[in-house]
Amino acid sequence: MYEKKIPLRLDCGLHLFKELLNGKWKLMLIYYISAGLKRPGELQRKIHTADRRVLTNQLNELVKHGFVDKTIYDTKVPKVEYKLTALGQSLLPIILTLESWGENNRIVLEKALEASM
Amino acid sequence: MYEKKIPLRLDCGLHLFKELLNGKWKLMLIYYISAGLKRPGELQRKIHTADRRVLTNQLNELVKHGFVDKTIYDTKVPKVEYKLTALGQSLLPIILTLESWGENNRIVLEKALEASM
DNA sequence: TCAAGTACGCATAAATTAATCACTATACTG
DNA sequence: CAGTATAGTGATTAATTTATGCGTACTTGA
Repeated sequence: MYEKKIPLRLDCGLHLFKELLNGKWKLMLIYYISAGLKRPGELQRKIHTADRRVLTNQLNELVKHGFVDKTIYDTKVPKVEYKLTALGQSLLPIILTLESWGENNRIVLEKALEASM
Repeated sequence: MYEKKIPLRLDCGLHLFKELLNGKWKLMLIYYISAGLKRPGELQRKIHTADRRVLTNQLNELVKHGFVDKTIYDTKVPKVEYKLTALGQSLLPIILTLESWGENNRIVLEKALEASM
């Protein structure tokens, strides 16, 4: 990974969340894993706009940080499965809240984004 | 601002949220404005670890995107006040949820961050 | 009149995150 | 045996975000 040069701010919950879950696909990955997509290939096909390596990185970080468990099966054809830890599951209500906030305000939010370009 | 080269993903609420509110201080600014800190100087003194120009930028974006209203008073000594729009207020429950998630899991989250360095 | 306070902003550098290039390795399927 | 699928990695570049250098302009108070 990259070694941080600016000291982290850990003094408030908002920054803890941001520091750990800011990755472009992390929350989406957690959501899809909770929805039953366990294997890297499934997740990559689901999120096909993201490059495979990017997803791999994000998944690795989620594992490293304890949101997701990774099981590597020792089969002839490689097989890997992800599942959420308790910590990962604790994010589900947040994910649903953020998602529905975005959808409920989609029209005005899209307008805001347009305006800023 | 900076002109984006990679097309935005607007297809899910999570990305709408992220695209608009990912700034390092945005949620914190919204929170403090809701708590009664209206003026730039007050906010800057509260968040003294962030540079003035950075906060100004984040505030400008919050205004541009419709989360915050900015009133410029035409007094001899410059005076500016911010307040939340309805859209900005709709974020308060989310902010409180994120903050308390972070605080409730602080111990394990800090351990996760340590482990990753 | 000088210091300190109000507020803002462009241009650039630095830091961080995301995307891509170029690969390895094994095993089915037809 | 060629094609496709499984899963992955190290190195590099590009994109984006955050921080900083250097200014402006006005006012109040000592």
